[in-house]
Amino acid sequence: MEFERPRGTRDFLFEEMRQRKYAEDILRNVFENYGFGEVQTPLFEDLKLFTTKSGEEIVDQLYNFKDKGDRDLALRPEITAPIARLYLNELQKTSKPIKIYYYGSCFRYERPQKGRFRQFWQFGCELIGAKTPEGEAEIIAMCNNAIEELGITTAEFNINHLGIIRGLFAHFDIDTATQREIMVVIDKGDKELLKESLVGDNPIIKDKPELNEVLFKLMDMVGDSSIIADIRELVAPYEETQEALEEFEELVKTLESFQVFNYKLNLGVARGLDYYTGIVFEVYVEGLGAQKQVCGGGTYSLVKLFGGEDVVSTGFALGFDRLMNAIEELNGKPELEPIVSTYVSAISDSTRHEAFNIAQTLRKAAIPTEVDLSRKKFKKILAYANKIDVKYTVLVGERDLEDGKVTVKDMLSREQELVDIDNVVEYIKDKLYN
RNA sequence: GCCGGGGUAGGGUAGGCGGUCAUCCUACGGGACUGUGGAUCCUGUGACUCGGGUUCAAAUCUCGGCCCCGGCCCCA
Repeated sequence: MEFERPRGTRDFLFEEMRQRKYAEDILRNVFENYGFGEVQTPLFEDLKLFTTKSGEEIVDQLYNFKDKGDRDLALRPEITAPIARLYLNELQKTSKPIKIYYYGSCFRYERPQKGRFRQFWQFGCELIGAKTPEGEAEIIAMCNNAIEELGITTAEFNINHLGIIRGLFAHFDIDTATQREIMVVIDKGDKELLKESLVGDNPIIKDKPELNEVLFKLMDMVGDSSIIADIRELVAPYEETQEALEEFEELVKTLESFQVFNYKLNLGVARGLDYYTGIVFEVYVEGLGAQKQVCGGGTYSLVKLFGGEDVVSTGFALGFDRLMNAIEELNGKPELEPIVSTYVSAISDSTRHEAFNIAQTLRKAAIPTEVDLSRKKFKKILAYANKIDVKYTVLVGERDLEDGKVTVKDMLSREQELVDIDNVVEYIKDKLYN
């Protein structure tokens, strides 16, 4: 074999493509059901768009290149930044809130493993200009709804409000570098490491044992809405946390009104980056190996970061490939009905053109039809029809044609009938739909 | 970037202490077979991931690359 696929990429064949398309349709329906409209942005953007959002370090994790005009470009590693750019370019004066969704592939230069590829697909949305708990609740509700519709029953929603921890940092006057360092540790979700970093022998923050103590207790808070009371008790002395806490509580209340019950509050969800301002959430599905996170989202001020006015948006991105993994893991590969139901073939050379005619007539009547294109000998016709799993085979032969008839064979019952050539469509339609 | 396991016809595989024409299934082509054997039988095409090394001799041992699978790191 001369050429191989580039590393970390995949070819999707007929069956898999149909399954992906099926899932894609479900997601589109859900998103549109909530009033979101689809947009599409370019596969590549200015490199700067992504480095501004995520820092210079990401350059070695993405596909970037110079074009012939010496522009620094990059294949998009995610679609949130392009959406913010699109908003700035086209939608600033549109009435809020704006509801956008997208589906497309992204590219990252990373080591492939289960659920991680160099070209992968994201399905996501942005709700721009509705910074209310109900905006956030609707986003989470839609996400939950979408995952349910796909038949994934084991998804686990983890929600946090970063305002609480940010409030603590503000109260204790912690600089951004240190904040970031702490957030990274929290994000890892490693209890031992966290303990070591906060209350161990050599903590990241040295002179604030009170803060360390509070942080450590806070990170342990995972559970249903009842933990709000515990959080309140813990952070009551720190005024800077109160507004966020109220928002968080309001979100929880609103979630229930949006009929979402399937979630955990988890103060350990960090999603490191600075531009997240409010709630953040992640969705996990166990059994997907190391890459079990199928969705990440939150509320952020990305537009401001790109130089626009401060418009808050809430959004999430579903890892489409991981969702497909989850579906297969849970339900196996779904059996898909063959699309083509009818096979038309001439038995003799002289009737070939009549066979084409019949095939076209069937197709125009919306009966998916295949017609013999390889001049198969008779004995191969039925073998082929059987293999492509059609329900009916129309045999066009000289003898029958003399009486204006063709033979229609029911492949399942193996019975066959002579049918007037003008009645073939009706005959098959009748059998297919009745 | 790091660690482990892999790579044999289109797909799935056997062989693996070096040594006959590299096994079997399936798929594909042809035939037995001119309108009813969707079967069966016969037959054909088709592969040792690439490169170096050891050796009289390498699919087999060895080193390196590439790719796949899983994990670490990272995860916007």
